[in-house]
Amino acid sequence: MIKIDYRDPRPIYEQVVDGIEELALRGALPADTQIPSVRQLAMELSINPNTIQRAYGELERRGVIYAAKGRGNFISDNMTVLRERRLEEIGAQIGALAAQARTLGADEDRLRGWLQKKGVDGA
Amino acid sequence: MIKIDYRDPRPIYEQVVDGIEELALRGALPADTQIPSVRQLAMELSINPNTIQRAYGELERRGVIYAAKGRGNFISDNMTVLRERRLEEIGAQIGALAAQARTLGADEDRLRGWLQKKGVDGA
Amino acid sequence: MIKIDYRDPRPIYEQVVDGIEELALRGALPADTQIPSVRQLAMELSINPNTIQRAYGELERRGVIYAAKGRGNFISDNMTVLRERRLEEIGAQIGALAAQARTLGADEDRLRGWLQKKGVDGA
Amino acid sequence: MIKIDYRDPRPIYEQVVDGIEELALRGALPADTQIPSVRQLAMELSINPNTIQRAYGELERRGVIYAAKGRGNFISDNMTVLRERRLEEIGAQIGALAAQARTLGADEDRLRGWLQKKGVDGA
DNA sequence: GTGGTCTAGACCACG
DNA sequence: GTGGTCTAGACCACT
Repeated sequence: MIKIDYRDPRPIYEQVVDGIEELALRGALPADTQIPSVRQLAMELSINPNTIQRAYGELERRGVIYAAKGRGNFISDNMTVLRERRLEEIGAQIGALAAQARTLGADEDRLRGWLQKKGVDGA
Repeated sequence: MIKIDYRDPRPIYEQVVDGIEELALRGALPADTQIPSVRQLAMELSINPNTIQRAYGELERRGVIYAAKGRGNFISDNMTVLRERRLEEIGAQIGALAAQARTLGADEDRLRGWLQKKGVDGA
Repeated sequence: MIKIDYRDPRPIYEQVVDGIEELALRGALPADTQIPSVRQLAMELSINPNTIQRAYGELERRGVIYAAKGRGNFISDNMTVLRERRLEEIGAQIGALAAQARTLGADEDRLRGWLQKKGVDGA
Repeated sequence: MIKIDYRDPRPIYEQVVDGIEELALRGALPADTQIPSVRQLAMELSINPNTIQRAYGELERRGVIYAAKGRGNFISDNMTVLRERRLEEIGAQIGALAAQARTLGADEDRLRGWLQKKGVDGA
């Protein structure tokens, strides 16, 4: 389902959160899809169940998944809203970076060029 | 000189580093300008001198300033190189964010629009 | 694991950095090997944990180790690159010393002889 | 006579010591040559006289110069011995570096090649 | 338990 | 006065 990288400086629970959120945001996991149970995912990833528990808690808080007691965890059905929210967030970040670049002397052409550039890693 | 925001999740020493680096990168502090002494800046910001010391150490490692025992800390004269390096970095980040936005369905017009948007905070 | 020499003019944290870096460079500590925790090594060497923390921070910055909160510190897997970089550095130092020796009148035979000599301490 | 570089991490008095010692070692300043007075050199270099005083003290301790009270400071006449001592020192350093390089896998050819290489800075 | 940040206070070397 | 190192002890986040 997802991969965790122990060299990644991000805490493990955050890698889990980001991984599942991304799958949900880009539609790879449709609404009401059941995701692995805490124990099962913990086994798969060889991780402490507490860590998965924490990740699922955060995902629920964000509205990405919902928990049905005794039945499991499922992808939320309002991903469209969350996706739009995420896009706004990305937009704000790009805007801030662009402003900073201008301060350092980058011109508009260079900025536009970056939109096509494939970055090394995410921000 | 700079401000510390205690609600900012970044550690204090990092806020100091970023603050001074930005001033140097955009030329507000010319080469060989002396910056406040460790103790003085610690007083101004009501921060422990060790924290400032750590920030200055990091700035020296990055080549933003150079230190001379008994004399003080000064802005480096290779800010042009560092500025270009920073721009490359920003470019990569924008590229990554743009790619992610496309995955979520944003079209080119929207991406270009973000370049003008003023973001809430940096990334 | 390593030893501290209080008569060594180098600061303690630097001795720790050099000691561990050397072990990693010559392959005595393979990639992904876990190294002693900050507190544990501090106990072993009878040194303040903050000093070890600083050394580990420097090692991480150099790419010799990577740290994961709550799990520990581990040897990086790019030691091959770092080893080559270190060799280049040694080469430059030897070149500079050789040039200086020539200025003082040493001939080529003498220089070549030094390559076999076992020095008292490092440079 | 000599130059001091404020960006150099070495303390100023050490730059003065090294500078004069080098001139004496390679014969640029013959035996019994008078060197500038403390005050005069301090003026020339725009440096605190105390700093020059300290440098001269160190040079005298090393046997590079001798002070004649009321008459000034002069280059020692045993530079031949000091030069030989310095060469031994360089030899030991090269030997140590070579040994370290071998540990990291450098072969003899590479080591010999470094003797010709011009290093970026001194060691 | 782990690493990471911060404070407080001391001591040293340099100018 | 300056920067730099070290100790002691506290608190936080992560597993």
